Amino acid sequence: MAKELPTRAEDYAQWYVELVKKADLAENSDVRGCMVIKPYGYTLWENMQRALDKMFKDTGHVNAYFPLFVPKSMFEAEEKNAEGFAKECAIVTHYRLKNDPSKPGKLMVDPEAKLEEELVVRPTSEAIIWNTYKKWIQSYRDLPILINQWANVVRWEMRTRLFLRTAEFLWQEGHTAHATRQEAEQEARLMLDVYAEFAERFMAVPVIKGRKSDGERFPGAVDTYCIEALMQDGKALQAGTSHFLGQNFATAFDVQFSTKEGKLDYVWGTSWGVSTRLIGGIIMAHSDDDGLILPPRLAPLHVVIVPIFRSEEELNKITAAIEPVIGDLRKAGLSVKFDNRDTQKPGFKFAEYELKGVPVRIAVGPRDLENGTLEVARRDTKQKQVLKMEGITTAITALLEEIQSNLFARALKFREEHTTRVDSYEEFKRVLDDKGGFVLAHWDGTTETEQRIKDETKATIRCIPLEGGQETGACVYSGKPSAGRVVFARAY
RNA sequence: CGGGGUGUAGCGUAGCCCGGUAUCGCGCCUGCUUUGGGAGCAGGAGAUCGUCAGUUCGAAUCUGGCCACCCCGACCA
Repeated sequence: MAKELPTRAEDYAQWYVELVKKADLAENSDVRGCMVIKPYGYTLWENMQRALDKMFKDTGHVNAYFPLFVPKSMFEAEEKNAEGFAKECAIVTHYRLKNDPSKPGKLMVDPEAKLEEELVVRPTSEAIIWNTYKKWIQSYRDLPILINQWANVVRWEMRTRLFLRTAEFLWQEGHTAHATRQEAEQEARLMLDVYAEFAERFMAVPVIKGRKSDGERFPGAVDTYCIEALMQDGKALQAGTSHFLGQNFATAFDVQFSTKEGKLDYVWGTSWGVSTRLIGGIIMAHSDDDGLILPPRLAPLHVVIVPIFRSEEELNKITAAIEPVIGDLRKAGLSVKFDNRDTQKPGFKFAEYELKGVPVRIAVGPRDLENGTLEVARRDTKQKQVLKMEGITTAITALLEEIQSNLFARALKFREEHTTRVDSYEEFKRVLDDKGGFVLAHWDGTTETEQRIKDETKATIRCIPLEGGQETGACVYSGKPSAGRVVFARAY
């Protein structure tokens, strides 16, 4: 076990928060509910951004940027959406400070600088974007609009946790406008597929694709799709959402266009997003009691090289021998660090990089120089092997791929072992308490039943799965007919 | 926003009940010995005890106000 890191079994929540801090990903700032994302954590986010951004571009989207502030009247135009977010909005009411006459050296809000109309700090950007699209769209020839933005948003949360829920967070939000219902629905589903692919191929986290129940749907959407991931403590994490907005925002913002047939119609919309929350998901899906385990395809650092030396002379010899190796690894596109500090001992460094989840560690000492070998350790299984220095780049590249697929396989196995079909309410409650994870159960489709189950068990319907849910049965709670099993879980 | 708790060195803490300027560990600095799994020894620096006021010869300690943060609940990606 890592020094001063609680084990997952002892206290999962504490383990998580300590790990985030000790692995240098992020820390709490002095601003309540807000975090500082440190360079190591931010590099991870940048890697995620890069992969996602490419996937967005490959599916025809372009990036743009819309303002942080949304005038209140604009914000409230789509009522359901505004209502849904009202309780967690930060508002700008003034635009100037002045010296406080009663407290020298202190500032106060200048009461004379009150804004005529308050500005809402965006909790999401549908309002400002649809208000803008109105100006851009007249004809079917202007459609579709396929825009994404990378931005920060603010949701004034009561309780926050690093990455998982913070008052300000970073995300991307796609906002598209289409001429037909079918095209918009396809877009929402396409982006859900993109998210699922990203989660599985890059994060190495298996996800269930599904639709949200009425109770869990995004306010203002006709349909909300999501990907749900399972964490090691048996709780679910919503890892991405994609909304089919119907014509709700077009109606609210009066965005009409002339069809080919010369008629006027409202535009069909979608929006979709993933946030820095995914970092929390990566941590909780893979890491162990020794620290982070990061998937190679997103890790800020792929390989760390630790020299074992007694003297400066010895270090010089090692450096000379290892430099070509570093060059080759970098040429192969890998991020490599040679940790030649003489202020820390090798053992300390080993522990440190395990804590930080670097996928592959190479140790090289005098013994290796004699034999032309390197000691290669993989973080996911902690196995060590001695390899020939020659051809090491090929071996490392293959090893990284193997770690990537092993992480996914491991997480998938965990999910399968923690997905349980239940047919009675007693069993439902017992599985939730004893085992956790996803519970597949029949549900009568009503919000009342969903709410009662939530009140009694704290479990919510994570999604109505898109695949493999067709099977008639009786609702575990009410006994009424059900068209298919849905996914229940306690969730973050 | 309800209920509970805590503020003492960069971090974690002792001292508070019973007033006399502060304990220990980690980290940091210097030196020597060490280095294939979190080194050892010796020396050293670092705190107006959250904040404002009150009581007192004297306040980390007692009293009151304020501020901040944490935990539990309701709300949430």
